[in-house]
Amino acid sequence: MLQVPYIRENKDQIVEGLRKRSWDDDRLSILDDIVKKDDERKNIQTELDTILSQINAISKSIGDLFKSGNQEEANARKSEVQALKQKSSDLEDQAKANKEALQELLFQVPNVPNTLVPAGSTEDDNEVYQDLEGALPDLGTSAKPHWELVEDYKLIDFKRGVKITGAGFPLYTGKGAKLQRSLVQFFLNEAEAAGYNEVNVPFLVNEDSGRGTGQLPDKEGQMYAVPLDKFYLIPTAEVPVTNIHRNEILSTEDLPLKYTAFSPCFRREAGSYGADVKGLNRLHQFEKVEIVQMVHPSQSYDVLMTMVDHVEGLLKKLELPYRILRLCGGDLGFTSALTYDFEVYSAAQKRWLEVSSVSNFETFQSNRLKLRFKNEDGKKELVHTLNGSALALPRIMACIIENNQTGDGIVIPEVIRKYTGFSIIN
RNA sequence: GGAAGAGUGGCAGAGCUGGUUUAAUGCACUAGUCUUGAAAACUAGCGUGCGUGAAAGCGUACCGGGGGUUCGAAUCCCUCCUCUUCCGCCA
Repeated sequence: MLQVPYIRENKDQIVEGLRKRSWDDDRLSILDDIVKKDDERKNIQTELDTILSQINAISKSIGDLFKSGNQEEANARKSEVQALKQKSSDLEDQAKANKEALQELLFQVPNVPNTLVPAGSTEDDNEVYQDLEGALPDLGTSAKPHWELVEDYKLIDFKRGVKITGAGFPLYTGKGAKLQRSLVQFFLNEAEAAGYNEVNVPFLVNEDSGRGTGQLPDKEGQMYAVPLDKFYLIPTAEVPVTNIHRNEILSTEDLPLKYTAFSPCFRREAGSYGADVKGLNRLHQFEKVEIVQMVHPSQSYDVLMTMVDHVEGLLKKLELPYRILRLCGGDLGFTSALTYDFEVYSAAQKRWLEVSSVSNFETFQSNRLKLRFKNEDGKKELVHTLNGSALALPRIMACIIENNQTGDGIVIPEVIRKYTGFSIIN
């Protein structure tokens, strides 16, 4: 959520940024509506405060009058207050309505894309920030997609997953389960080595947390809900982790805060269909190791690149063919100012699969979270939040299984053999 | 799930028979005085949001969250949340 003073002072810059998200003049007019609503809010506030001040003063004098035994005068003033009371409660109603209206407007405005974000409306307009080194791997015509391989080697039992829950809830078995757990272990250890503090978070969150990171109020349809208790199943560990310090004021020495968390992720994925959802490509439940940072605003873009480097290091160690994209305005998430996506090439499916998304949210989340720090001048300032997948498991699993298939079986990447205890699946 | 008790500023802790509370006091913290330096002592400062103002400041709201009673609520009432103790159930 953008801050209103920021909108007032940087309108041109915001307009320029939102145009990259294909906002036309009509939509952009919401910025003026916001300023107008905020002016209204200020006026109401001033008026209300004045009346409350009068009520307070008179009420106090009534107390004094009662003490000195001047009942008549006291009662006269009571009716005086009652009149003011009517006014103040009207104003309070107005203030409430105004606040809700303003909030609703603000919830509609996405983050302002960074200057580096290319204009564009679809994923085809994303910029290849760093292309694959070398040629695309070619496995020849006998290569099988992972959904066949996992069946051949009994790594995943999709059918029984369907029986237990439904489509998109795979049952990992045997070496499939172990390979996934090994990758998780590897990712967590790598994150720890990079200075991230491991946390183990609740997998259900309340509404306040959902709002804090921007899933609510608009995207409740993408989350599984537990209405009886008003909880949501997390779509990513980003939600609980970024909410750790909600409503807190940190000191400069606390920054940067670096967290890593493993969690299952639950997504309804309403509206998905086709080849996208085959096998492990798109699931309702999957596992992921997430990295999150809360940093001084002056550092956030440097930090973003260190996070990109970290993810890149993981893919290199796993020896997977990858490329890095810089998302265009149209593909950029609602809350992000700049996002780098990592894609791994599936040689059997002959397509790129997104395995990580690393983003800087600047103050967009921290403003909702009320996550601030006291800066060098002792003033309170919003921190910048960033996060990235490091990494999401299913597509990594899919690529390892597909790209490493040989006549003898599936070869386990060197770096995770110490976790799996086996070097080939056959 | 049942019963009882409790939630006050960074911490501790008063106030809780409604009206000098503008939330006492102590500790911690910050600055200053003193000191070669430190400690001690003394002095001052020390929450958050919003409005207003160039600023100092002034106003307003906040004593777990929300709502209510009243001229006036930390204080009374309702409701939700959390914690503690006991009972029940349970990995």
